[in-house]
Amino acid sequence: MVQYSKKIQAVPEPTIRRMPSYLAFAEGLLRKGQQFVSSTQIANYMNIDPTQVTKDLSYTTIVGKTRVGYEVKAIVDVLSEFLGFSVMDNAFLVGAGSLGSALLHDSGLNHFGLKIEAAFDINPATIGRKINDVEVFHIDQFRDLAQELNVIMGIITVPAENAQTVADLMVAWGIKAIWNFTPARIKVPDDIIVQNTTLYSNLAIIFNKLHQDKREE
Amino acid sequence: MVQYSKKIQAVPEPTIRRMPSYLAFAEGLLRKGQQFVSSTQIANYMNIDPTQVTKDLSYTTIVGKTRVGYEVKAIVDVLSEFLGFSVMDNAFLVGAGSLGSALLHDSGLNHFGLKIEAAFDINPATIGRKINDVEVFHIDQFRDLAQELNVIMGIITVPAENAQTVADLMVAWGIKAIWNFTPARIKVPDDIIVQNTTLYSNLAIIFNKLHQDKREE
DNA sequence: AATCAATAAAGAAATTTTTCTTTAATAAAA
DNA sequence: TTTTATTAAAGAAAAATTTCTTTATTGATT
Repeated sequence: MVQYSKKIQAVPEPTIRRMPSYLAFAEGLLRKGQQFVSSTQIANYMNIDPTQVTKDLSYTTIVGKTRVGYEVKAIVDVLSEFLGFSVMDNAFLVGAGSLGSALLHDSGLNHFGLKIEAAFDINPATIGRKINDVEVFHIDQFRDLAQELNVIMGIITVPAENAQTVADLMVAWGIKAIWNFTPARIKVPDDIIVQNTTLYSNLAIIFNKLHQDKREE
Repeated sequence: MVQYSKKIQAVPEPTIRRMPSYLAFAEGLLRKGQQFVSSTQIANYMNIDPTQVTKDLSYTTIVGKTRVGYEVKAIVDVLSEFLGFSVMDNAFLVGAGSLGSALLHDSGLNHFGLKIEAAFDINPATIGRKINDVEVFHIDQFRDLAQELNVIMGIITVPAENAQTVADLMVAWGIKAIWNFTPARIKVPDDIIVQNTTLYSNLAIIFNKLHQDKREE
């Protein structure tokens, strides 16, 4: 009886995935000056069941008022705090190729609590360059800089076949969480947090639905 | 009794999400010259249950051989076909800001069957520029170019508050699928395929686990 | 003041997804 | 040739997630 992933997770992952959208919606309402919002309104916006919304929000300290709804400002404040968007964490990115430099260009990460302090690569052509104000170093310098800059997250954007090597180095360097953008799955000690994000999975889902439509025609 | 999403979907979405990783693993084995691979090996690589792998692969035409496993080449061929990675589809991207230009820089999309033919924006500073060989046009030119270039997918990378407007325009232009990178949820007719991809949701999941660790300490 | 309608919240049921169990096949070993 | 061990596959059970139902609250309406 092997346990493949020890989920001692209070908040379901689908819930956390929906929360940033609740937040975005509430921020919009706040800008428009709306003070309260009901689960029905949020659900209508999200195309989901209203009880799903109340269940999701019940994981936070937000409480609604009968016949009134939730306070918009409370949703904004509590959710950004809850999702960790209001505290800035430092990260290093390894692999300043196409996807890596893509992420470096996205200043949205900054707004959501992630600061990429430096990037690393082995390609002499990119080392020394600055991408969107983030300097690219040789990967050998990771250790020293990680200690210096209090970095807790490593972002992997190298080719899939090198993902494990980079992960091993990150673990050795004392990183706490790894955001893995390659389709490769990495092996790390139990206390290291790994989040796999494969953009191309989303593409696969779209293609699958497109093909399904063709089948139904 | 309202139906919030008509899932007449044969293949479960979690299955499709795992498949690109199976593919990446199989491609690696193929390069190393390995001819067969067992569900146990794949499962070990993925950190999941072996029966999950067999179930997932059973949705395709791939069949395994008892005591031998699956043919690596079959996995590569069938999965890339199944996931739609072997046929090229054309897309337009609207919003050539940080995330948008980030995606334009990622040539990985090309390898997975998506060709971004053109980008659109309303910012005069970016219109006329080329990002990674993709030209940025004024959004008013979308309709003509979409017809001309046989584009079936629209990628939304504008600020969240403009997502619905862009979606409406895309639908009016006859797009079949929308890849929405904003946390905003968009409303479109039932026959339009929408895939929401919020990078920051993944960030939220990592932060949640990091904070959970703190709670347990 | 009484009634009505909209809502949050809690719990139950249904659905979906994952994990476990059993069976049958077959390559390798004895 | 027989036995053993490994594996895919199918089905059952368990777990997780979503949807439905009920209850209680309360602002709005009559």
